Amino acid sequence: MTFWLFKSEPDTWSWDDQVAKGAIGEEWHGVRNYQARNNMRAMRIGDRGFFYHSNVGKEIVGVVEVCRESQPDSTTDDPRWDCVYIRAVIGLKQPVTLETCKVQPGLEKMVLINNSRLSVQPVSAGEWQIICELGGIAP
DNA sequence: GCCAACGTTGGC
DNA sequence: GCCAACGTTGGC
Repeated sequence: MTFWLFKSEPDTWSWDDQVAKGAIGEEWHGVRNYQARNNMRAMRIGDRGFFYHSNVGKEIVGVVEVCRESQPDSTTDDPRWDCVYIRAVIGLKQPVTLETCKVQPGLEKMVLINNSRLSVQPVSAGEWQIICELGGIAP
C-alpha cells in the first residue's frame, strides 16, 4: 500500500463535502499538473491518503481511500488529464497543521513542506505513522 | 492582498 | 530545444 496526500481549498471542496459523498466518493478532477497526475496514475484501489486544507486552515483533516483508479477527467476533453476517485474514511480527532509538520521530527522531508505547490503528493510510511499519531487515529 | 516559487506555453 | 512571458498556487 502506498500513501498519498490530496490538497483542496476548503472554500472549493472541503473535508465536510468529501464526507457527505460517503462511500461513493468523488472524482478528484481538475488536476492539470503532470506530476500530480502521474501520482494519481500510480494509485491503486485501497491506497490511503490524507486530506489537506490549503489556504484556509492549512491542516490535515482526514483520511481518504482510493476507490477508483485513474481514468479520464470528466471536466475536460483533453486526453492528457485523468484522475482517481476518493472517499472519506475517517476524520482526524485532532487536525495536524502545517506548522506542526514543519517542526515535527521525522517530517522534515515531507513533500508538503518542501514542494508546497504539488497538489497530489506521496507520503512515506514513516510520515503516515507520525501524522496518524498526532491526529489521534490508528494508522 | 502580496509575492515567491514553480509550471506551462509558445515564439524563435 | 531554449527561454521569456505568463498564469497559478499557496503561505504569509
